[in-house]
Amino acid sequence: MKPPSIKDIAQALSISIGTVDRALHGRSDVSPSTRARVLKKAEQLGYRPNLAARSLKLNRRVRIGIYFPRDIASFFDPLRAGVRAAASAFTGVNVELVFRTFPRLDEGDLELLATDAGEKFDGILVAPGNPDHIGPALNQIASRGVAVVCVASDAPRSERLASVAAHAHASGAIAAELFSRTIRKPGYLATITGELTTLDHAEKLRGFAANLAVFAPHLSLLPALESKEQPELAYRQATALLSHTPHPLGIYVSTANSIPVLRALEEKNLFGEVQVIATDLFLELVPYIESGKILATLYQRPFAQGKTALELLLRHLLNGEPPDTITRLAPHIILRSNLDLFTGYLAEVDDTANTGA
Amino acid sequence: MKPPSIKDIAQALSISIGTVDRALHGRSDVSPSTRARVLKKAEQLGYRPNLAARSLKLNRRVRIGIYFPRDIASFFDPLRAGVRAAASAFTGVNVELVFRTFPRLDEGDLELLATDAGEKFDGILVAPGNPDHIGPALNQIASRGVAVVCVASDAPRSERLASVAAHAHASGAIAAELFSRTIRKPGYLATITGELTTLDHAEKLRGFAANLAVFAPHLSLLPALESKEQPELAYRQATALLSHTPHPLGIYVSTANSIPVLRALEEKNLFGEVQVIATDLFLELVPYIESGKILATLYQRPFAQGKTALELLLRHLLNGEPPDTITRLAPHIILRSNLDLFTGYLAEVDDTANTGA
DNA sequence: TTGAAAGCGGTACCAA
DNA sequence: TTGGTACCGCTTTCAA
Repeated sequence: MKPPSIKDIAQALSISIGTVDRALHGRSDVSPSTRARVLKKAEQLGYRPNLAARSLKLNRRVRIGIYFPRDIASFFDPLRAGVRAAASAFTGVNVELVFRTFPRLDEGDLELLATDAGEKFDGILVAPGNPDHIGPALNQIASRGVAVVCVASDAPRSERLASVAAHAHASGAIAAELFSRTIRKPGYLATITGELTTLDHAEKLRGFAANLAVFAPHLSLLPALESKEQPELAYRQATALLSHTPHPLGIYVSTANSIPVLRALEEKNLFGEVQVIATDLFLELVPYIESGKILATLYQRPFAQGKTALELLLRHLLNGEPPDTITRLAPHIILRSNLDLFTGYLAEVDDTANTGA
Repeated sequence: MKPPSIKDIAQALSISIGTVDRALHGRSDVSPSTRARVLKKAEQLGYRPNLAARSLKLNRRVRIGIYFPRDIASFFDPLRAGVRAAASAFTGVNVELVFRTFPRLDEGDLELLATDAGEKFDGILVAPGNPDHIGPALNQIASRGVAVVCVASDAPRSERLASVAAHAHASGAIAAELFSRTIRKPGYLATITGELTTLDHAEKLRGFAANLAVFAPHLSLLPALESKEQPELAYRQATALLSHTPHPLGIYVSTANSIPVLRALEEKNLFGEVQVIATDLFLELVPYIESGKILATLYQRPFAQGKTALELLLRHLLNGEPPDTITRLAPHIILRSNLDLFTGYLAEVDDTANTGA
């Protein structure tokens, strides 16, 4: 049967559809009695508003600014693709996406945000580096009435509306558990991260250290190396690290910057001797997983992050839904045996269905 | 700016919107020349049809029958929830869901489908057991013009439009890889499944055996035990299995029917001696993972399966999009360290954002 | 406080 | 082959 419309309600009560609309939305200037009658009848008929009609009439348009870094394109490109996918899935809404790019996390971001102060965005997505640096800027933007959503990492004490990221603590914990089950002899492990001022990076390390202490007391942990996402620096650090005797039994690379580390291992001929857990997935990493040279990579599902973040922002902006403040996606553990399920999407875009939801 | 509408195209060419509509849709009775002019102008203006207006006008309604078993509710209930979620996300479409329940996989399904032969569904979702049994029934339904989508398992040589399931072969392969990295001493492994006539179950076993042979030549494999999803049978089989000396070094339970097996292990006091990999996640399983008594469970993401399946079916029915014939979701590997990310959803519903997409 | 009516963009029907 | 127009359900403005 045809679902009931406001017309049906109006007819049943012999009033006009205008009055029904006002009553349903609790607008001013409706007598309490008719209001009650309308609400009751709507309930009784099982009235559900027709969203197509509503959005056709309202014809909302929304402008969103997206601030992501250029570096680590293997992560941020699929993140952008996820944002686009979410935008096009929103039927009946005119979503304008303005992509802005700064050089790298915690570098050039403030300047770019300042440049764009004149833009009138309804909301922005931003990948924050150091929360202490970017927090005040986000607060200022938020105070202008712009909805701010953090993606990929977080700036917890800022006025951001919400944040979407992979569960960093769990990523670290998983790495620790995998090492603890794989490495039997006593020794030490190393970690290479981006910058510990980035919340996501610090959180991974905390998860790693905490779980290592509990599950693998035979493995000790070196202080984390900060590669600042720079390949050359990571390479030098890894080379220095591997020159020690005895060498570490495992290395956890907690950002996508793993290739230089693997190159260092190759040169020192230490594959097999040193277990590696990497982060994220991109073409150059595939052969290392296929050949068993690395134990696993922890996939942060950038596409899903971008899609989730924009969906949440649009639902807030358009429907007034209060968003979950903190959304943390479960990272996928990619091993040799399930690698194939994820490689198809390196060229493509959508990990929501086939690898994700 | 306001996006261009058919009116803008009509105005620019000094023709009527009716003609524009016909030209855009390649309907009959439009002169090739005007057709070309319209298409060119649409392209030039960047015309995108307003979906809200379209669905308001068309006001489509769609009836979907959903045939799932009652047994293994921990799996099929979230599957149903995912279906409902997908339905309510489709704005501007009146989707009627008719849930039908048969006793268990490959039991009572044919009778139920026959009973419903009079129902006029636009499409159905069905969890197939034995493809040889259900295939002809699905073919018959499909021949009546009903779109048939298989969920959770598949009936590959039937006339189903598409199939959505967890990647069974990868599940088995992952289990094999985890065992191969965890169990060092030589011995044998056992597997308990539902029925090998169910494609999903057989496929898991194939993935398991194939990868075990390659990565763990020190581990041999017993013939699979078929518990037919019956707890008592699984318990008896596990008890018998564990009475042998030497006992198996690991057991892969490839369906949700793992609790009886764990009970048998408990009684034989073999936790720690025998590694276990389970399938799916439900409340009773949580303490076993928390305490480290089982190595991992392979989560088939039922919610995401249901959501994906209905989305795909509706897109086909409403937009005529040719669906991916085969969709295989990547199973989540749940360990002690990432268990928390999934338990929140045992009570709730949506694993798309926080655990999935 | 309420009623009446215009109009959002697209589709489909009838008339020309 | 084309033009003109009613209508889908809702929101909003203007009048009463």
